[in-house]
Amino acid sequence: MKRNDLVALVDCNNFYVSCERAFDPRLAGKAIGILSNNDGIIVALSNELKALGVKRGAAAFKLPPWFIKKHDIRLFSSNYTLYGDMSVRVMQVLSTFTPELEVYSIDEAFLSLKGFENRDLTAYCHEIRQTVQQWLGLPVSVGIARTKTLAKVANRVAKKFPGVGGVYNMVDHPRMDKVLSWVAVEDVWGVGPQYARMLRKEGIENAWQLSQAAPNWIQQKMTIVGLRTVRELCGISCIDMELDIDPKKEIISSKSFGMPVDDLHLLQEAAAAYCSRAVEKLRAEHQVASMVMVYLTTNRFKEEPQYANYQQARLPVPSAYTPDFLVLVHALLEDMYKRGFNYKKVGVMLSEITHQSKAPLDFFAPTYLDDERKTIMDCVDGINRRWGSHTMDYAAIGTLQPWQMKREFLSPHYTTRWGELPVVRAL
DNA sequence: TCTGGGGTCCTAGGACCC
DNA sequence: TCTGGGGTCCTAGGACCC
Repeated sequence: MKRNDLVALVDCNNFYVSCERAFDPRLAGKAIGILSNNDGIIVALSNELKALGVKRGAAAFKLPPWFIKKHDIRLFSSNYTLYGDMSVRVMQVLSTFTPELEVYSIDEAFLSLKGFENRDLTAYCHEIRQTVQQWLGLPVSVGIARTKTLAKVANRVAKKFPGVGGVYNMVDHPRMDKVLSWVAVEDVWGVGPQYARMLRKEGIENAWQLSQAAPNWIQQKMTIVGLRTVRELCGISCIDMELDIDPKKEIISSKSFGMPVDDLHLLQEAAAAYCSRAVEKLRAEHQVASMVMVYLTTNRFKEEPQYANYQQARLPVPSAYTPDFLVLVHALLEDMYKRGFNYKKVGVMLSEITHQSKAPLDFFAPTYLDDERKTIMDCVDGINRRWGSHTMDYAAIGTLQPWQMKREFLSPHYTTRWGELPVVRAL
C-alpha cells in the first residue's frame, strides 16, 4: 500500500448479540449476554448489559438470580453455527461495495477504497451501513483512514460517539493529535496487555504518544511488528490488504469438557471427536497434513493435582483420511495418559499442511488424491452435508459423550436447519 | 459451580554444515 | 597462550488478533 491509500474498516456492533436480536425482535433494548463454551463466562454483551456494570469475562453463574430477574437479563449459549452463517452474509453484502475486500474476522472486514478518492467517502460508508442494517438487520460501524491501524481507531470513534451516526472519517484529519490522544494505548490495534504495561511504565499512555515514540526504541522493545504499528499511526501504511484467503498452516480442534474426565476411554472418545472435526476442516480446504499433535490438561484453576502434556507424531505420507489420524491420536493419548487426574481438556492440532495437489509423493504409497481413501472421505462428507453433520460418524467418538460441553441456553439454528427456521405468523 | 477456542507472526537460541 | 566465522534450519516461547 502507498501513502495515499484509503481503507474502511466495517465492524459489526456487538455481533453475537445482534445475531440473536436479528431473529427475535423482542430482544431489542434488553440486556443480553452471550456465553462461552460450557456456558462458563460472558464473551459478548449488549450495551444494556455493559451499562449494568457487567464485564466481558465475568462468570455467568456469579450473576445473582435476583439481578437477572430485576434487569430482565437474557443469556444465550454461543451459537457459532448461526454467527458463522450470518458472517458469510455480511461479507457478501460488503463485497458489493468494493473490488477489494479483506475478511479480517467473523465480524470485521477491511474494504479498500482505492479509486473512490473523488467520492464522498463518508456518505458512501453510510450507505454501506444502511444496506447491512436493512438487508440483514445487523448494525455496523465504519472507520475510514489511510492505514488499517488508523481505520481501527476511526471505527472506535464511530462506535463510542453516537453523534457521528456510525461512520467516522479520519482521512486527512486536521486534529490527528486530538483524536489519537483520546485512544488509550492498550486500545491500539497491535498493542496487547504486555506491551501496554511496558509502554505505560515508560510514560506512553495513549495512541498519540505512541505515534511520537522513537522508532529505534520501539523496534527494540516491540520488534518490527510494533514499529509497523507506530508508523501506521503516523499515516504510513505498512500492513497490506490480504485479499487471498491464505491456506491454513495449522488446524486446531479442542474444547474443555462439560465435566471433569479421568477415564482414558472417555478421553480417547473426545480426542477422536476433535480429531475427526479437524480432519474434516482440512478436507474442506482441499488440504492434507502429515503432523498431528495431541495435548491434554487438567483444570489449572483448581487446587488439585495438575498434569499437562503434549505429543506429536508424523504420518509417512500426508493425508486427509480421518482414520489415519485417529490411529495416531489414539496411540499418543494412551502414551501420555496418567491415571488419577481430573482432566479438563484435550486438543488435537494438525500441521505440516499442504494442498492436496502439492503433497510430496512417495514412491511406494499412493497419494491421498489418487487413493480410494479420498473417495471414501468425499462420500462421508457428502452424506454429512446432505443430511446434516454427524449423520455419519466414527465409532471411536463414542455415543454417550458425557464430556460434551454444556449449552443450556442455545438459540435455534435459524438459518442452517430446516426445522428451526423462524416462523412468521399473521396476527 | 465458572474462568473459550482458533489462529498468526516474530525472535532467540541450539544444532548442524562447511 | 588457543579453542573461527558465517550461514541455514528448526523449535520453543512469547506476543498479538478476534
